[in-house]
Amino acid sequence: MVEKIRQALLKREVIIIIGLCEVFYEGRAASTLGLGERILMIKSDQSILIHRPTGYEPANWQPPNSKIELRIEDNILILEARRLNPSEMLIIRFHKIYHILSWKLHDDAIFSMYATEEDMKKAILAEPSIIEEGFKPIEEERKLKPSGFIDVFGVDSSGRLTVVEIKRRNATLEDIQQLTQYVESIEREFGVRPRAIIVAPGVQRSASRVMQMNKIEFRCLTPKKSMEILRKKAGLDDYINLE
Amino acid sequence: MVEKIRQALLKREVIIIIGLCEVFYEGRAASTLGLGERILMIKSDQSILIHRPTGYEPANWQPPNSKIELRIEDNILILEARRLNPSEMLIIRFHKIYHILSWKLHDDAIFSMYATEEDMKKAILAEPSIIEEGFKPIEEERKLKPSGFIDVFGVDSSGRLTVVEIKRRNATLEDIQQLTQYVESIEREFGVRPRAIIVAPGVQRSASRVMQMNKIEFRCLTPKKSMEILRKKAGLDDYINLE
DNA sequence: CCGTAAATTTCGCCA
DNA sequence: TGGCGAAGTTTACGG
Repeated sequence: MVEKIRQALLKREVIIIIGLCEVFYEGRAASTLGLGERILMIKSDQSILIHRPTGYEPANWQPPNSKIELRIEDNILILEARRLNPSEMLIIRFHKIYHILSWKLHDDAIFSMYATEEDMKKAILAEPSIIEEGFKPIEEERKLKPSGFIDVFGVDSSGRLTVVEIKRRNATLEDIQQLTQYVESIEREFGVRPRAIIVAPGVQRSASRVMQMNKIEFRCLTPKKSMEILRKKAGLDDYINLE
Repeated sequence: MVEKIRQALLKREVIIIIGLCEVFYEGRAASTLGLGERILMIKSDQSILIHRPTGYEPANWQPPNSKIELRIEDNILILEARRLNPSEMLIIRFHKIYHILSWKLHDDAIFSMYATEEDMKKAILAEPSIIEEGFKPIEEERKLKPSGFIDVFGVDSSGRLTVVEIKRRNATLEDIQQLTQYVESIEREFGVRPRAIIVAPGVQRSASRVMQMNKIEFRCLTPKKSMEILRKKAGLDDYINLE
């Protein structure tokens, strides 16, 4: 059995073992997991996942490129996976094995993600009136002095500098404090205090108080709405191209 | 085949399907993933993971308690998983299936994690001289006015208030700015500026500059070292108990 | 390789 | 249920 698993590892097959095991980890942190029935997955890049019967996250894991050793002691299959930088070790001890299977998998498909924060920014650049009538974007990803980036930097209809921060989820107090830092950085650089606008689906209560204090404005925009705007724009562009 | 999977779902078995599939997701975001060979895992809580042959993270997933529907169309096994709050839909289309297996898994074991930030705090409370000779902790998890918690709040040997912030990884600029907020909150509350100490394995370069400006001090402590301190203390307690 | 910020972050705690 | 913060976060993208 051990030899069969070693062969599968060499062939870079994905290996799945279902059985009764205990798990020990030591590295960035340390953990123990007593005996229980779980699924072990070893992927072609030697990353390892141990999944319990419920939940999104693996109970334990090892990132890609771990060095895997196998042996049997007292009828227990022991798998040790080590890696460096940081130094980490994962030990799995299978007391019972119900299933083992391995398969060479090919997957070169493209994964495309939409409705990200990046898409929200594209929507604002394509349709700046989302922010405000007369808003003109000047720059995106503007680098700031001590640290950080402004998502969209522009001017409003009266020519006043405007800092726009985008979040795909409700804005938190931390987000507002970050935006406030950006405002101060721009004030240091230009000598005038810019307007600050947070664009997000909503604002958390604690954040909303500090927003009023710091005169930070809010524009509601969801990832989904952003996609609709981009789709409309693309459709329009198609129409224009056909003319 | 569909009926067999449905039975496994009803019995709350963990189901694994290996095959050639394409994946569509729409909900908080949206994504598409073209045809490729992957592993589908359906857990007993109806959470779903689609793993590509490499990498720690699943390409797509659905959290626990999704509603799963199965059907076959044109020789393609279609799995649709929906959930509400937030509304999300995952569609997986298997064009080829290489393996299906399901198993009822039992796992009530206790998972114990060590060398967390919490353990670092315990080490400081058990051995306050880590911070400084004469340091006395007064309070842990002290709630602050606008928002936030002080990890450890205490006084130094000269009776000066001291704010301690703990990080299990190198302290970032953001961590320092957070700690600065805490200092200002305490200054507002007590009328005196407290000392501020960041306890972490190290400090990032950008953070170190701002630390000097804001007179924030640094004490080196790693998660591992914290565990040694706790173990030594526990050992000592055992010894004392035996006396 | 470090630093920065996003993520369908997830997860746990607590009001 | 929502806010808040840690996480062995991971991942992608810079310099």
